[in-house]
Amino acid sequence: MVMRVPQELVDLRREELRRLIRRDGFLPVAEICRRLAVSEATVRRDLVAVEANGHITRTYGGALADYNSSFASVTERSGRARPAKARIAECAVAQIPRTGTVFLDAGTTIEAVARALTHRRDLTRLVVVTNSLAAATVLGGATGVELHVLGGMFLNRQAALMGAQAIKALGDWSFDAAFLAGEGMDAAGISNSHEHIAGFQRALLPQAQRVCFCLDASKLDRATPHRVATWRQLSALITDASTSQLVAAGIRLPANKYLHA
Amino acid sequence: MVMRVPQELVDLRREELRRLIRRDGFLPVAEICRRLAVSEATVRRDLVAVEANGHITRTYGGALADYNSSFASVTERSGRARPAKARIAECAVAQIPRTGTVFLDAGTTIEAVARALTHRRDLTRLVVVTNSLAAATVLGGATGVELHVLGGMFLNRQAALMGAQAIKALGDWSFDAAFLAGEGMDAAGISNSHEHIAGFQRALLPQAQRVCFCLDASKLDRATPHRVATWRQLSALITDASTSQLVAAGIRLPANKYLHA
DNA sequence: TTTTATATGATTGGGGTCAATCATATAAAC
DNA sequence: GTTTATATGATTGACCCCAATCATATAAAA
Repeated sequence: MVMRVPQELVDLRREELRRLIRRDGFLPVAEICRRLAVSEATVRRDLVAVEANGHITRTYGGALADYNSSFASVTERSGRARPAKARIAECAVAQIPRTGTVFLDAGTTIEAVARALTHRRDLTRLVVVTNSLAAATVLGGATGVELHVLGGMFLNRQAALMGAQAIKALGDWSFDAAFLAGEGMDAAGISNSHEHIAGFQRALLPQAQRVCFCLDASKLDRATPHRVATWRQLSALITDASTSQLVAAGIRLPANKYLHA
Repeated sequence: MVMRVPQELVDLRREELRRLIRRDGFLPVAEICRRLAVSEATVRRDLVAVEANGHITRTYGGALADYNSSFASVTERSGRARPAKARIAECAVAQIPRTGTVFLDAGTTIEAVARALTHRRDLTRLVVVTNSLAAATVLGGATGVELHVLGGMFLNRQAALMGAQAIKALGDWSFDAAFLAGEGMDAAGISNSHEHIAGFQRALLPQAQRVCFCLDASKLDRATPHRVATWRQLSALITDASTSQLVAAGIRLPANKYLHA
C-alpha cells in the first residue's frame, strides 16, 4: 500500500495521461485506472490537474482530448463566462455570402465562426478554405460547403498549418472574404505572437477582397511582438468591445469598419 | 402527450442529432434532450440508431462524433472483433526508421499506423507527411515528429485531402517510405473505389523509395473500379492474410514483399 | 374504416460516477 | 533525524446514467 510517490513520478504519470487521451481521443475513467495502474481517486485528481492545464476536457465517465478545440457544450455547461466568441462568430457568419470563396484562419475565435457557419442552411456552393484543422473537422460534411485545406507544417499549439508551403498554396487562391484571428490589438493595428502566423497572415492580406479580423475584447491593448496589419489594411474588425473601449486603447475606426457583436 | 410521430420527422431529427454531435464534438445526453426537446428515452433510442449507421460513438453520459476516427478504447471495449488493423499497424511502424521522411495515407488502417507511431519513443527527427486529417490529429504534438499536411479538397467520407492541389503539393516531397491503404486486392494488384484517391496514390508512387500497402484480409479478392498499383510497383504488402489466402486469390509475392502481421 | 405497427414518455431497478472526507505512509523541508 | 507537507487509496452518500418494461396515442397498412 504505497502512500506517497515522488513529485517527478506524478508529473510523468500526468504527461502519460495526456498522451493516452490524445492518442485515443476519449478514455473512460476505468480504462485509465487500468492503464496507469492507480486508483480511481488518483485518476480523478490527475484529470482535474491535466484539465486545468487546458489539454483535455472531462466528461461524465471519462475525458476527451480537445485537440485545440473548445467543446462548446461542455465548456458552456461548466459555467464558464458566456462566450463573447459565439456572438462574434454569429456576426462574422452574417457577413458570409451564400456563395463565393472565403478563408478561415486558425484560432478558437475563428473556430467558433466555423461552428456557427454550420447553422446556416441557405448555403449552396460556398467554398471554404482553411489552414485550421479544427475548422476543417467541424466543417467537414457540412451541406452546401466545399471545403479545402491548405497544406503546411503543423503547429502543435495552434493546430494550424503554416510555413512556406502554406504561403505558397495561398497563391492559388483569391478570396471574396477572409476571417482572421489575432492575439493583440492597439493603436497601431493587429499583432500576433508567432512569427509563422504573422508571416502567413501578411501573405494572405493581398489575396482577399475583404479582410475581417475577429478579436474579442480581452485582446485590447495587448501588444504582441509580430505586427500583422494596420487598421488601414483591414476591411472590418468584428469584436465585442465597445466603441469607448476601442477609443480608450487609441483605436478609432470608421463606422463601416467596426462591427459590434 | 404526443405518442407517435411520422417516420419522416424521426429521420430528420436523427440527422439533426448527427449534425449537432458533429458540430460540438461531444454532447451529453441531457443537453441533447434540451436541444431536440424530446425525452431521455427517445434520445437514447436515437443514439443507438445513429451509432449503428456509424457516424458517432456513444460514451457513458453522451456521444462523440467519430470524425472518421475509430476511438480505439471505446470500440475495443464494445466487444468488437480484435483488430487485425492494430497488428498491421505494429508491423508497419516497425518498418519506420528513427529519422527520415515518410508519408501516411488516409483510411482507418493507416490511422492505426499513426496511433501506433505515437508509441515509439525513439523518434528524433522523423518527418511525417499526410493527407489524412485523422492521422494529423493523432500525430499532432507527438514528440520527435515534425508533421506536415498536404493541402487539397476535403473528401468527407475519407476525411482526407485529395484533388489537384494535393497532387501538386506532392511534387515538393520525396519520401523514404510511404504507407498506403487500399480497398481491394486481387491477382492484378491494388485498387480503390474512388477516382480521386486512386489518382492521388498513382501520383505518389514515384515520389517514394519504398511503397508499403497496408490491407487487412477482408480486402482480399475484392475488385474495386480504380486500379492503383500492380504487385511489381509496390515494395511490400503488410497484411494479416496468410500466404495460402493470398495464393487462393491468385496473389504470389516474393518473401521480401510480404510482411505478415 | 378498421387493424396493425410503432414511436413516445414514464417508471423502475441496478449499477456506475463523482466529490468529499479520512487515515496513512512516504517524500520533502528543516 | 525530526517535522511538515502531501500523494495515495478506501469509504461514503448523493446523484446520474442506462436498459428494460409498459401503457398509450397516433401513423401506416389493410
